[in-house]
Amino acid sequence: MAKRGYHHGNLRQALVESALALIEEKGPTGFTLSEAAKRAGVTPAAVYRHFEGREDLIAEAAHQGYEVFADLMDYAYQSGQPSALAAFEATGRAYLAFARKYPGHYIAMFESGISVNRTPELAAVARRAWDVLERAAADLSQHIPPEKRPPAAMFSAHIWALSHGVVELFARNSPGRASPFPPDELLESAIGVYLRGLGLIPADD
Amino acid sequence: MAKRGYHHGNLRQALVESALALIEEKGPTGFTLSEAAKRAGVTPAAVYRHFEGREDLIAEAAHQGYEVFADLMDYAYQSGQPSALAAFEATGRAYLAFARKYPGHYIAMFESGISVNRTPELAAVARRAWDVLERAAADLSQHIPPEKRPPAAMFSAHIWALSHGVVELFARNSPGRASPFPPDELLESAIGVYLRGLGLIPADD
DNA sequence: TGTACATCAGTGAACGCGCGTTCACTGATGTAC
DNA sequence: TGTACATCAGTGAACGCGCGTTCACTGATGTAC
Repeated sequence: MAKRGYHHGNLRQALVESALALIEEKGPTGFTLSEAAKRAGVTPAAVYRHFEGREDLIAEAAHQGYEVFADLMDYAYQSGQPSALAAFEATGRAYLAFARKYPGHYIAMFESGISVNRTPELAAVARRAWDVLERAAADLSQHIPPEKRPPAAMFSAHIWALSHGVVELFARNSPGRASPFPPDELLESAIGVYLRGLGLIPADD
Repeated sequence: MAKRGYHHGNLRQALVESALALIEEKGPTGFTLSEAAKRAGVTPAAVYRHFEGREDLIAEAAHQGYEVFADLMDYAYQSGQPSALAAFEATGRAYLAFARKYPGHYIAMFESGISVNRTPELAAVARRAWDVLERAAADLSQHIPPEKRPPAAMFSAHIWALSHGVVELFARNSPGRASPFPPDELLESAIGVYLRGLGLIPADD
């Protein structure tokens, strides 16, 4: 709340939040700059005081999302220490928790068509989130004999794909695609099977 | 090629194919009815001779996609018989092959916002595709002792989520998200680990 | 075979709409003296 | 404390655009006789 503007107070952030609410409600397609402005109680033209245009506003929403995402993942990772397994499982849960709690951000990040390489800053914060998952995977890999250890990047790519797939198919109120199981349970059980496959948790559990 | 129309020949199908090409090139957002018409060499108004409107055209594209998808999955399943494992692995490969070979269809099916419950016909053909995967999973489940056997619906949901995640994150020329590994290899290795976790393939392979 | 007629796929002009963006402006706020 | 001035966030009107959709039409094709 540091900076207060002349009229609105903090229009920049208000616009980001309007954008996120709209994206959450209507999908990335439904989002329009004009409606985001209206929701913030402001003329469309006012947006251009703070952003270069429509894309730039979405990119800022995605940026803030990656920031929160990376923080949550990192917090989860730390919270599981010193157990590599606990840390890893916590990051998996954090992924799903983020997608559920911040659907607007999630969509802006992964479904809006904004390239992660749009700006170096955006690429960096996305990289930071990804790195947490990869570190968690690498730590856990230490418990696998080297000769049957998959590359950490592959390990974490598997988990990321699984998490993303669960979110997209089952955690969204995807029109008409009813989830056969709660998404948490689905992701947790899948990761359980996967880790057993790597020999990281005992087979008869 | 049974039916030939008066002027164009088979405008209905030509429109579906224009739509698919556009969706593939520009994403579900980039698709417009007017441009699909132009591509088929026809006035926008002509579309209304064959479809109720924009949504209906996308839905038809999705429908045709599910049809091909279900066929491919079923063919893969059959081709692996009588080995439950071979059949299952073939369906996994078929999933990815479909996504790669028919990106327009895939996007229309999973990313266009068209509900699978839009019409009973669409729901039925989507169900058919899903059922193949579930049957393959159920067959394979027979080789797991009943007390540690996950429900077939969960098993197949895991695989579907994994496949979808790999497609969305790594198999698309997703702007700026370079795949660390070829998507085929990623999916195949993930499924390998997963099946090992279920005790369906030997641990030291 | 030839002619008159019926069909209906596709035309072309028009519509209302909301979009993203621009621009000269205004008036509330902050600052200098 | 009071006044004159500078700043600049947000206004309001306007723009050109392409969208999805409608409608009366036209003219190529198929059919009846």
